[in-house]
Amino acid sequence: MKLYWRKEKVYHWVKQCLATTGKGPFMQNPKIRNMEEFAKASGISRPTVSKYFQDPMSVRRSTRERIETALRTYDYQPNIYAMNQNRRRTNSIGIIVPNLADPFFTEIGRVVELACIDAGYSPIVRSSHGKPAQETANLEALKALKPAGILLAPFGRASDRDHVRAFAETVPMVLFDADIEEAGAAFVGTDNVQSIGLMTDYLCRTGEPPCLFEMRTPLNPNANKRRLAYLAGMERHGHEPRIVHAEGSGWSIEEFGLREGRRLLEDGAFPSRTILCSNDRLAIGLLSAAFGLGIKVGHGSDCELRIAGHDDHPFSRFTCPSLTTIAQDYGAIAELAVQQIAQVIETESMPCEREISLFDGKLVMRESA
Amino acid sequence: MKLYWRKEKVYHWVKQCLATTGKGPFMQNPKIRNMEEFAKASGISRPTVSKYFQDPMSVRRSTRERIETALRTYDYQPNIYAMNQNRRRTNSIGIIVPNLADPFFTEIGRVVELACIDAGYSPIVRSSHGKPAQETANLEALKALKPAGILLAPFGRASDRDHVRAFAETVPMVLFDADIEEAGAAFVGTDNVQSIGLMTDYLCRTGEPPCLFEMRTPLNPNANKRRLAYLAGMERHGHEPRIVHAEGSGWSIEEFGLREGRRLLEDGAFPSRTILCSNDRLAIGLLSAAFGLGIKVGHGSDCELRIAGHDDHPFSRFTCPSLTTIAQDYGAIAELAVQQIAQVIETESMPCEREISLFDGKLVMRESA
DNA sequence: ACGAAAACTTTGCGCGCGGAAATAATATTT
DNA sequence: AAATATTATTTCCGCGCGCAAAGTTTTCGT
Repeated sequence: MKLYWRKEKVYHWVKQCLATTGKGPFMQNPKIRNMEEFAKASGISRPTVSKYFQDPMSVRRSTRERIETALRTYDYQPNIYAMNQNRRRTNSIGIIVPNLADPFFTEIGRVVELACIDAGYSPIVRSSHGKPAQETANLEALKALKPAGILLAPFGRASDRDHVRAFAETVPMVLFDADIEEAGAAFVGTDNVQSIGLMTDYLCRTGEPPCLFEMRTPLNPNANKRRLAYLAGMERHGHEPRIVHAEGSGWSIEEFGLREGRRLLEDGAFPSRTILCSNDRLAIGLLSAAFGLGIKVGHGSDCELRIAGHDDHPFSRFTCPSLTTIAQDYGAIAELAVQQIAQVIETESMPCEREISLFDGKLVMRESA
Repeated sequence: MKLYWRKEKVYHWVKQCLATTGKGPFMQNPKIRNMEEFAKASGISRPTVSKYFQDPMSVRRSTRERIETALRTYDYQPNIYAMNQNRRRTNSIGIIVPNLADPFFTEIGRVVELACIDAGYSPIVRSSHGKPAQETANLEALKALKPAGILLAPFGRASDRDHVRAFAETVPMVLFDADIEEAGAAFVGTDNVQSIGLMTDYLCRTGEPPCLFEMRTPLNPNANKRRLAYLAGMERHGHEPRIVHAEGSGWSIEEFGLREGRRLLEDGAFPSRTILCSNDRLAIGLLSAAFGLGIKVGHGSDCELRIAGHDDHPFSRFTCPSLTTIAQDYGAIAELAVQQIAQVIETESMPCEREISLFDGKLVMRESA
């Protein structure tokens, strides 16, 4: 691997440091070192300034304006470490998702993060990088930051469930996306029974009843719920349910969908020409396999195969053909999860009953089914 | 939107809290409140314990073992806020990427994060969510955390360049992926001249010389370098360069590739049947457009169009057909970026000269070209 | 076994803020 | 205008740790 080194202009860090002391590029006024000095400069007592920074609306309007005027002049911000050391509780909420490399979790993580900010908290997002052990490590690392609460999207089956349950006794916690029974104050997610039921209905009404394509050993507990929902849906329509498994373990879901899909298609092993995939990533791989084998996928009369997914993956709009799928209501899930953790934090008490809230998924009809 | 509420078992937060005081689920020993108490419990003086936590190898082996034995018994961890308040510098490195929703940045962000951990720092990853203003906000927010250094993948053209430059005078900073001239101590990235040159060579040798498909107003400065590299490459081969622009602004790159690609394909507006896309996301959209129009893409003799990308997007393996592209050396970039920021941090001085390090891209031959 | 070097202990200050209590000033009500 | 309620000030302590200096013990080399 070739490596180029180019040199540019010369300048010195230490010099710059000295030069910016006192009069830096950001301010034209004498440096404020702490709240004491800022209070003096703004003509307000330190405890009142402290009060302002905890909640600007807790001080009188005239006081607030004087502080904010000084703030514009002096560019002071309280030392976050001193604050967090002394406050009853920090203002931060930990957000843990199984794998930020999965666009589904990137998206829901982002929405949850924004919901936290809207609610006045400081979100700290951590990815478990696909490794259940990292989930435990993330919880422990977060403990050191003494967050006011934790929003956890757990692996589920692969999580250290007892650790999560015990941890939830220590810090307010709300689960989302995937549930662990009796862990934390609440769970918020999508109603897989409804969403898969909806998709099953749609597929049964518009053509051959679907078979289900899923991982043999799914990491996610939602996969199990989806299977049950598929079975129920097929029974409701009086059709024989048929399940096809993809082998493989890990997070290369598309890879498994491609490899196993190709094998199964070549062998004619799919018992139906309509395939409902347990999630979009699997469907993306399967679409790729079908394309490679020259199999025309779609809902048209000239098509040999129908493929549907679940989750409305960011790329499902650009697959070939575009993927018919179920869209989860990220926004509603995030908002309610934050609302519930906020309630636990602010009342300093768990709700009397652990609440499970499930939102409906929406059918997104595209080309593939 | 329907919403289900289910109720589960009843238990009380406050009770649990009281119950875990003293003897919780995590420890069987009396609670340690601070380093003083832990020092007493381990039979070592507090300053030595403090020294241990700053660098375990800085104390004698026997001392280390006594502390670690106590550590296993008492489950103590130093207050991170008190530490960060009093240490000369924190142990954290801020990592800012333009958009974690873009799998390219998710991936490089993850690799940089891991490289930081390997180097003994605590990474803090922030996404600018596709908004240049958020980049500035992230820098300011990070300032409050007093990081030892910052690794910034800037927007580039859209960044507040002067703010970044001024900021880099305040905190050690190394740029990666995209450069801003004379900002920070160093830049590490991919050599677009080499990588696009490589791709241009490949395409010219194996068929019709490519035209370039790019955004009219690219957010990323790398796009400009790639255009220049394309022009140089075509000139080298004695071919007339031809550039086709996609309209649109924002981060829905695939969407623009699909929409504009469809329009251009329908109009027969591409001046070559080989199309080099400025990046994979654009290529993904264009592939989708070609598929929709029934245009066969690939390097085979029966194909009407060849399409190539750049970046080896996680999904480029699963497009239809799979995408021929350039893979960047994430690992090398991340490692060197961390190494350089570590040097600035540890020597407390900028290198005499701003270093620009560029790694080669690798050609990934797949089906599309 | 001796001296020097290294590691540890003791002591004490300081960081920048939160929080509490008593007091003083200002707003609002009647 | 006086009485009350609200808000701000003054004063003080505490949080949990880093850091430094001086003194003591342990380790290591010869």
